[in-house]
Amino acid sequence: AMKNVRVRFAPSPTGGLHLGGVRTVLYNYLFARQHKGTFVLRIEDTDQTRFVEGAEQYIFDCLNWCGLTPDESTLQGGPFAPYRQSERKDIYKKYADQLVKDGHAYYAFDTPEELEAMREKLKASSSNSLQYDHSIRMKMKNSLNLSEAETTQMIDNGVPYVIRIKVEPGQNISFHDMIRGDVHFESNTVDDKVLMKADGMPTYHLAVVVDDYLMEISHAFRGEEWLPSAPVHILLWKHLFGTDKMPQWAHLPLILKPDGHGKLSKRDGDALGFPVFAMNWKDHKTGEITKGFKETGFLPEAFVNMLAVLGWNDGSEQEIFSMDEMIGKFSIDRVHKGGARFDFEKAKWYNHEWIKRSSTEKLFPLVKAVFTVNGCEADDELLHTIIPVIKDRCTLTTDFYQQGIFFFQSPSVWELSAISKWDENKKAFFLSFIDRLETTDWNMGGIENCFKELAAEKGIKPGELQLPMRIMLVGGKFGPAVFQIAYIIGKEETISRIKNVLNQL
RNA sequence: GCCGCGUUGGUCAAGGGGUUAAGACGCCUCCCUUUCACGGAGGAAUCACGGGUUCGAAUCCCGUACGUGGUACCA
Repeated sequence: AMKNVRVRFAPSPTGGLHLGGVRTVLYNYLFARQHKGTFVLRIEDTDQTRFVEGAEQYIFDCLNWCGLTPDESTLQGGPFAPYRQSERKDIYKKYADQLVKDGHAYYAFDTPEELEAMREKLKASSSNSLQYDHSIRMKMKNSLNLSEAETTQMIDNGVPYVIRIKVEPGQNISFHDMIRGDVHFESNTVDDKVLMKADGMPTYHLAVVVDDYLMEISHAFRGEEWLPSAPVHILLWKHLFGTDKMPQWAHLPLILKPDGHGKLSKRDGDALGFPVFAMNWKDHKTGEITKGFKETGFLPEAFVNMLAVLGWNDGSEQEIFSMDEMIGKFSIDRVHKGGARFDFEKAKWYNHEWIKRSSTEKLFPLVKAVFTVNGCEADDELLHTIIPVIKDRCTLTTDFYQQGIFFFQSPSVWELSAISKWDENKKAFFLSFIDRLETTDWNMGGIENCFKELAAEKGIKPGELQLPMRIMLVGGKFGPAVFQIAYIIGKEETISRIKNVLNQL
């Protein structure tokens, strides 16, 4: 039954790829990989008014970064090309005409103004429904009311028209959802959705059904916001291809804003203080850049892990999953029904965990880039040395700079206020310490012994001297063990930094 | 308004008739470390409400409330 699994993600190139979108791709991808199936990426660019230049490439870039590279798409092609809906216009028209011919759809000539007037009228009559449906369609300007001659004449005269599905009232439309079980709708409450727009482009409803059929999609996972229009899709399947060929549906729960009010949307970007896009998104119209998880300092493994677990778990206590583990353990029926609020703190925790688990080799290029962005051309060898030393205290890859910059250059500001109870005695200690350091073997144990022996001689507790030394070397109250820092930056640099601060105290 | 979907600590969640109702994030305390982390040990905090069914309900049923999605020639 699970043979020839084909799943698809069909984004609209209208803006950045947000959390919900990536999670939908992820679940599709995991399912496809698990069943040795195919992951198809199709582009929904039928809305000319909202189409954004560059958005398609951006989607590919995001998916590649996440490790969710599709098997078939506009980029690498595939047996069912084209994968861009704007290039499939003629195909949709054919099926729309078929539906009209079979009496399942009709031409409608109502202008936007007339539609608006209809809704106003319905509102005024305190009707329960404001929809273009069975109860109202015989009062509108469409091929159901007009004679055949009138209809053809209007079309021939170039009067703009749309094709709408004709939903017969009084039926029960139901289907099985892999997450929710059986879902039922009354056809009376389903409206006559537009299938073909006046500009000759299909709407999502027609396109998704036709493409899923033609591309032999076996499982369709999409966001919960599509649930209300599912009956239209079921009807189209019934009329066009028969429901036995219909994909199995799964409507994924929404990702909600942290306060729980509303689904997380693209607009929420910077307003909420955390990214909602996978990668930086530059709005070509306004030039505005919305920050992405990648640029914020997230590892793709952590990003994808965090997303997978927002609405799914394998029933065990495991929280950290590699892509391979997720492929092995994912199951669509363990996906939650309810929406989940996004928690940035938890997202950062995942990233921290992944940084701790990542090898120096893996981290190296990312950390190198962070230093470069901050204007520091870090020495490769030294960078290799310090990554394992500081990675436990980095939550984001961008933290490596602050946590590691002092290895490459002397601090320029010192948190001198942190040095309390400074006196001549302590100053004398450091003066002799730098003298003694000159002849000390340069290893961690040696430096520490020298420090502690001298402290004992001067009668000062070593603990009281460690913080001042840290401030001298690092500039603030952070970083790894002081003696380790001293060892790494070297004898000369250590002495120079101590001298420098001594002069300021 | 109408239709759909949902509801276990602040958040993510396990549990699907009998449990001291797991675990994680966050928060708090302590230990380690005289830095910040990491690590370790503890703590506070939960089954939306009301009715049923049952010996027994977080779990099954019905209502209500609340939330959320849809109600476009957007996807």
